[in-house]
Amino acid sequence: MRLPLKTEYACQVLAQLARTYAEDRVRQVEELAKLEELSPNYLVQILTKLRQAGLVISRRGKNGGYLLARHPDEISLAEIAIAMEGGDLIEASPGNGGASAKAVHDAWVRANDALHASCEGISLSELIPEDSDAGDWVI
Amino acid sequence: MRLPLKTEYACQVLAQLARTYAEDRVRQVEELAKLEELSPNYLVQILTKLRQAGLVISRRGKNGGYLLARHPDEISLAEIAIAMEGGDLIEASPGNGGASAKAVHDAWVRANDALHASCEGISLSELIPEDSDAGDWVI
DNA sequence: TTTAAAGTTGCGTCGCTTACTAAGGTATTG
DNA sequence: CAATACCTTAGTAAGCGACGCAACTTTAAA
Repeated sequence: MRLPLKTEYACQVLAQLARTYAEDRVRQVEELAKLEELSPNYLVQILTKLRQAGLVISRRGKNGGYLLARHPDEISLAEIAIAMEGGDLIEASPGNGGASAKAVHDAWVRANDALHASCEGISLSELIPEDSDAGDWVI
Repeated sequence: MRLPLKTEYACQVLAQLARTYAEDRVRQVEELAKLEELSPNYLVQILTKLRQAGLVISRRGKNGGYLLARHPDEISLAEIAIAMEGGDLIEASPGNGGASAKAVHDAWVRANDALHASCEGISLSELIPEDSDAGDWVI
């Protein structure tokens, strides 16, 4: 199964916002789109969903923009994916009435639960690069 | 993300074959399709993939049909899904070149690995109902 | 108070994938 | 050789994903 691009994009833009979480300033769509190489028009729709889910805060009007709603440690991959896609991480069909349909569905629900637990353990702060001053250099 | 129907169907038909694994007989597409309420023509394509992946064995010609290639304990959800979809369970895009693209990709690869481990722990034998003689009945 | 910068919303749409149908080919058995 | 059942491939209709666009609203600054 393929991970939707919009979910990946959401992770990218949130990771970008996480980089400046310490400084308390808003970032504009144009800047975010350029840094993450995304279409600004599409990014707007993604940010809207993230706002509705309470993951980012927006300020309108001149000098407006977006900022993270919580500390990056408190935002997980699971939460991001569910914010973008709704429902479950792995969405299996209700079942078609076949003899083994229910058992199969139950099995995938278990798989979903396991994935959910794992994704709750991966936070946004793991997606931001090391402090750039401590960059890698060899003598 | 949605689990493809063909993967669910594959699980169903394999579960059906698992029920008669002890007896050493082939099952025909028509019968399997009826029991699992699937389109016979579509089921054929699914069974072909499962055969190419080495999960089932087919016998052609008159009195032909399908049977499981291995013991149900030895076939996992992970193997089934990969047989049907190829590659990984969670397929994330290579990355678009954005500043956080690589970090995001790596995170989802970790999620995929975790899911893979979980799905290897769910075997076909867990999808077949209890022996029908020991059915649930109350006095 | 005016103006322009920025987010908000909804519609449109192009292209690809999925789920499925159909038809002709091939192997096996009696 | 004829009947049966699997094998293969081509085709298709509907749905969805990934955008683009345009009109509207809000707000800071001049």
